[in-house]
Amino acid sequence: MDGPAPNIPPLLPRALRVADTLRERMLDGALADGEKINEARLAAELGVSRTPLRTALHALAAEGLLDYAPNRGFTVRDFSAELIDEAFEIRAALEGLACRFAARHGLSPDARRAAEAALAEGEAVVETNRCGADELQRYRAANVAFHETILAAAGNRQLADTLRLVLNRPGPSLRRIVAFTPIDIRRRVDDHRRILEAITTGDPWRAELLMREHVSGIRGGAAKG
Amino acid sequence: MDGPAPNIPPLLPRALRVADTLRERMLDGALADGEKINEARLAAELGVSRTPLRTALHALAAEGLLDYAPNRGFTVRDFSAELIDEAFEIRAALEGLACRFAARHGLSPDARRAAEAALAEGEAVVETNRCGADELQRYRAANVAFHETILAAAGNRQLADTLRLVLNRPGPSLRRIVAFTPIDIRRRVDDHRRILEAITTGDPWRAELLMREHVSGIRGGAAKG
DNA sequence: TCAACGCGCATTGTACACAATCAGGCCCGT
DNA sequence: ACGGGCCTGATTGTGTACAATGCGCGTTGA
Repeated sequence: MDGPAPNIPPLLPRALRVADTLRERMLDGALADGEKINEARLAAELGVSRTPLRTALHALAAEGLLDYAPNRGFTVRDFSAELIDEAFEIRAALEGLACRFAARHGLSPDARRAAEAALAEGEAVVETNRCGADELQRYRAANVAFHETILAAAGNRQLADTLRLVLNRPGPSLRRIVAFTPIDIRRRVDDHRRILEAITTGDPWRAELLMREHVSGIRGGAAKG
Repeated sequence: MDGPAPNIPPLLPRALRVADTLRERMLDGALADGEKINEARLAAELGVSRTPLRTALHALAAEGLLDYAPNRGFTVRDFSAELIDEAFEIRAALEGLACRFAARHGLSPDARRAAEAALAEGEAVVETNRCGADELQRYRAANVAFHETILAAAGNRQLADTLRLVLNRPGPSLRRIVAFTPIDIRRRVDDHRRILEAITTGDPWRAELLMREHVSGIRGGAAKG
């Protein structure tokens, strides 16, 4: 019953909502890797016709989340463990670049305030020396805020778009936290502080290097040598 | 079974052909920056209905070539000079990464042969010491072959996809040659040689660094003083 | 038995018609 | 005269019907 009584005036096109829904499902793993997509069935399940669904599917394929074979339909792309490692390296390279740009341009007062706030929140979590669901949730929010702030400060929309595509992949998604112990979180927050320092002191290459190490370390530190 | 029969027997879906056509037009500059797209008119011009056209448009928007505003249609994205510089830095970072992967995995015999062939062709062009349309054309082909070979050798489809998105942008497209003098070409080919050497000797980080410098130099060296 | 051909069903691709939404101009009230 | 609301033409979004393609299975002939 979403039609007759719309409480949201601008009512986004169905195609966009469908695309978001499908992205969610892929991140949650509700769509199995390699699964073939039946347009008619999925459309019925989502309560829309095939038209907006196909629009969303083609868009997701262009983003790299689905595989598309002409006249043969879409399949959910496979993101196995080693692919995820590689995705983290891509993310590391791009975020490092963003960091360098941010350091080059310098942070606006607002951006600086936002970054410091995110950092402070992270350090507050570290202070608790605990690592329950609540702390993870807080750290996650702070982490997202920190990275988003730097990305925005880079002032490069192409880079932002490219990075967002990578972040939307199941593997390196910001929503997944790989940290589990207080020590992990402490180290991450420490990284953040040094990164912010490199940016504010105007050291682009050091900022890039630190960010690359930071992101690589999220996944790669424990997994391989 | 049938001899040299093409492996593309049936007509590709119109949506794909339309997407390719539009990409071409954007690279050729036939679609002005910021131009608003009228679906009905463009569909008529291309001789297809609005359905496959819209599919293509949404895909291109997901690739970052078009801007899309809900209920307000598509506009050709603006790629001005400074944006192109930034795009080259993104390309440099990604190709550097590809180079590192290629060096880490090592080159297959086929890949190595392809890379050497591309390099030799480039050096042959340098030997002519001329820089006419014909030489540029040959160098361009060799350049594309070299970069594609390394990208393939990286063995990372996500990286390949991401990079291809960047390469499809008007600025850093491989089809544009920024080199104009024989000296430029000589230096580029020299870069290629050192890059290939770093890869074959298994020096991933040096390979990455060289490739980054190489790609950055393509734009930075010629355009700016 | 087995391979190749051909038919039929399931699924994808396209066109068109209609509903929803937006932009611009007109009218009206103040 | 000016600002705000409504109406209208134009454009975008969606549903549905139909055409085109691919896949699987049964048949047929050696």
